[in-house]
Parts: sequence; C-alpha cells; structure tokens
Amino acid sequence: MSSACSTASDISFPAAIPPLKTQCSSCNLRDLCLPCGMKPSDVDGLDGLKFSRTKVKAGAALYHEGQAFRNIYAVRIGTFKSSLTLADGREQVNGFQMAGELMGMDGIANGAYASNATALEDTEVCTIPYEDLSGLAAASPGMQQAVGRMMSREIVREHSLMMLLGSMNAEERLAAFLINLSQRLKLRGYSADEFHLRMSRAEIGSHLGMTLETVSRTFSAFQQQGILEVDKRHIHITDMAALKRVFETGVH
Amino acid sequence: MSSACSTASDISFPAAIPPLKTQCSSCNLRDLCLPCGMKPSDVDGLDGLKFSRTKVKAGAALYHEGQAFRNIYAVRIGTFKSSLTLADGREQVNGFQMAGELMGMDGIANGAYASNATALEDTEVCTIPYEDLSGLAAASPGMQQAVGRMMSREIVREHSLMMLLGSMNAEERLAAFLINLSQRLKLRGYSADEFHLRMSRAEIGSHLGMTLETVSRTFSAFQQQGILEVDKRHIHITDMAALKRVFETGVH
DNA sequence: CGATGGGTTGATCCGTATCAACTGAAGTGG
DNA sequence: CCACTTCAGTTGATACGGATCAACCCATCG
Repeated sequence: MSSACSTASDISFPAAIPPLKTQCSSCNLRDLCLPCGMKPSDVDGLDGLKFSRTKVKAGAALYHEGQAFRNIYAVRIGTFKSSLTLADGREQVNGFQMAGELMGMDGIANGAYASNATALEDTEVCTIPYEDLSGLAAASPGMQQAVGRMMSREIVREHSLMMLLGSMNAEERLAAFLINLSQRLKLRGYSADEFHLRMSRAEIGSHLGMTLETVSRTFSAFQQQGILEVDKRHIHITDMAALKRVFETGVH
Repeated sequence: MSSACSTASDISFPAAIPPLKTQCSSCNLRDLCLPCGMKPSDVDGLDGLKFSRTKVKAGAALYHEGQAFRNIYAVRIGTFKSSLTLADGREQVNGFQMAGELMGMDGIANGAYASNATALEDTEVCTIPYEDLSGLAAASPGMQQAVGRMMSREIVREHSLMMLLGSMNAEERLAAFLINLSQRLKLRGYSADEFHLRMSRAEIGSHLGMTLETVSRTFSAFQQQGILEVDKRHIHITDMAALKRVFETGVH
C-alpha cells in the first residue's frame, strides 16, 4: 500500500488514496486557520505550496517530544491533544487542538518538537513544511506577519492558561474550559451548548491541573446546580449565563 | 527636562542625556539577546537600526495591557516583571525578564500588548520597532528565523511554567524558580549560588501560584534543610544538589 | 515619631488529593 | 454466547497541603 513513508511518527497513511493536496484558498477552514487575516494575494502564495494531507488514527501520535522539527501542522478534521512528558513519566496535557488550529510551533526554537501531539479520534492534518513557509514569508510581508500573529496568539493563549492554573479553583477551571470549548465549537459551526467531549476525565484533569476524580465531581456539582446536563462525554450546557458567572467570579 | 515624549507609558527619560543608540554587534548582550545564533551578516542588518535606549525607573511600567503594540523591548539593565490583570483587579505575574531577554511579543497577535511590563528596579531597555524588524526579516532569511526562534522560545518557556503550575507542590515550585534564576544569572556572569532577589515574596507567589506566606515558609523550610541561607532578599544556595533533587523529585 | 510596607511565623480551616469501592460498557477468548 | 477482563467514570471517606486570618518584627520614610 502506502510506500515507505517519511518520519518516525506512528502515522497511518490512507490505503489506496494518493496523498491529497489542499489549497488554502478553497479550504473551508481558511478563516480559522493560517490564512486568517491575510490578503488574497498572500493566500495565493500559500496555494502554491499545496499542502499534503495526512490521516492520523485515534490514539496515534503526529509527533513526539525531541523529534526533529520540520513541519507545522494544521488540524483539518478531529481533535488532538498536545502534551509534555514529566520527569516521572506522567504526561501533562497543555492543550487541545481542533479544526483550523496549528500545532508544532514550539519546535522552531530548538529544531525539535518540545511536546507530543496525539490524535484523540481519527483525524486529518495539513502538513506545512516550515522551510517552505519561511520561503514564502521572505517573499511576502503579509505572509510573514501572519506567521508572527499565529505564534503570538499561541503565547497569549498560554498566558491565559497560566492564569487559570495560577489562580482559579476547580469549578472556575472547569467552567473556563467548557466556555472556551463551547466558543471554539461555535466558531466552527457546531452547537455552543451541546457537544461531545473527545477527551477523558484524566486528560481534562491533566490539562487543568486537577485529578480526574475532581473533574468528575465538578461535573456532577454543575449538574446539581442546574448548569449542565452530563452523560459521560456528552455535555449539554443548560445555563450558559450561570456557567459564565462561575468563571467570572474567578480568582478570589 | 525630558521633552514631550511618545506614548502613554510612564517611562522616565534620562535628564540631559540625548537618546542613546546601540548597535547589536558591539553590545555585550549580543549572545543572549536577539542576535543570538545569527550570522554576522545578519547582525550587520540589525546594526542599521541602531535601537534607542530608554531608562525605566523602579516601579514604572514600560507598557500596559491593551496599549497599542509597536515595539518589542530587550532588557539591557535590570529586571522586569510581566503580569496580567485579573477580572477582580489582582495581578498575576507571568514572568521575570533580565538582561538580554525580550518583552512584548504577546502584542503581535492583536496589535495590543496582552500584558504589563513593570520595572522591578531602575532599568534600561532597547526599543525594537516591530515594523523595522519585520522589514529586516523580509530582506534576510536569517533574521526572520531569529525572530521565529525567539517567539518559539517564549512558547516553550511558557510550556514549562504551565507544567510547574499544573503538577508541582510548593517546594518543587520554589526550587524550580530558584534553579531557573540561578542558571540565568550564571549565563550573565553572576554567581549561580548567591544573589539578590529583585522581586517581593508576593510577586514570587503570584508567579508560582501560591501565597506570599507559603513562599516565605518554603524559604524557611529550605533554610532548615540546609539547602539555602536566606536573609530577606539575599539568597545563598548552599546545597545546589539538594535543591535540584527537590525539583527533580517533581510531581508525584 | 507614627505610619507604612516587606517579611516571618503561628493557628485554624477548607479544597482537593488520595485511597477505595462500585457501576456500566466494551472488548476478548474459551 | 457467556464468563472474564479492562477501562472510563462516579461517588464516598479520609488525609494533608496550602490558603486564610492574625500577630508580630524590622527597616524605611515623611
């Protein structure tokens, strides 16, 4: 089937389908993804690259910590988690990525990825060779700025997670998490108040700096308060205002 | 005194000294700062910009959250803290910057700074207009890569802080903080095991996600364990190996 | 000289981790 | 097809780390 392929990643390639190529200008994710905020002329430049698409099966890794950095990846379909491995072997989840979001920018600094990216379901990504992207950026200021913006956005995103971890209690953390998820789903055309979690309680806990038991209890507490209806991974936000109030109470 | 000056920042300009300009190639911080890892020819490009130097007095802000983004800043002398303001008005410190470190990259994403930068002592910074930097980057791939590396490094740095906040106890956090500080001071030619803290217990606590009392107690605990000698802000690491052991025990 | 701010230390309380038991759903193999 | 295991999730009991409240010291400053 798929011929000898690339890197050490445990990526599964589609069986008989030749590597698909995608053009940004005709991609339905263009307003969420890398081209966001770019001038049409710059997007044309991106089109020249025709990024190849890769499937990653649920549970498989797209890249690992320490692996040589070559590509940035954009999620096309499905959800990823990115995580760090702690000294004692445990993992710390530092984010979940969905359609249109970029992964791998932490690899630029040292030429090796600083985190793992793992598919939480069957997924598909666009592979964006960083070298090619740099080439385009050299030719076009607009492109260069877009890349800068994406990276800066990542820094800002991490800021807010640090805030969460540094100064919120369990209810506030979970509320913040759900609100963030809800907004990102809405942006992608899904329901903002009813959705299916792609990650386990343990993964949520690791992301939010709490144990899986506390995550579970907090879900139950929200349910009792009439804020949520929870059935395993199916979440229905029945009182968004109340959920936001929990979040905004913040800190203290 | 200083004539009508620039932005809304409460920057204090030097009295009778004309705005100094600095060239990267002759700067003693060049191996720590932006030029780090650049080819000499690219550094020459930076020299063309001749960054202006600005003094910021202890306690004054270099920029505030929400203020229009224009410049990246490189610390020349002294120490800064960068912080976010929480909904309830409290501040969360998300980092301390010292000589050669860059500040303000979180402003690129939205054209406005996402954090505050405050001087912890009398300081001096190089002002790097982002537009100029982009101009240089367009002309030189090496420059472009250097900027990418600096931003990626910031992302990686935040990763590790998230790890700290998500999965370490008070002793481990303070140990990690002290080791990090020690290493950065050493890089700058200062003693790695004896130094003066520029920040208060409250600022350390806010940075590490704990209260000032716990910071104080943890310092005392380290002292009793024979790891540190502490006298207010003067720190002497008497058993670096033990301190590292505390840190590496990590998690669990 | 009293006021103010940084720091230390003690007593107490609360939130969450930890340990443990249990349920239900989804494989797995005889 | 039914026992068996395995895994995600829930819930309860208990323990502990750190927050909180409070008293106090000391240096600095107006």
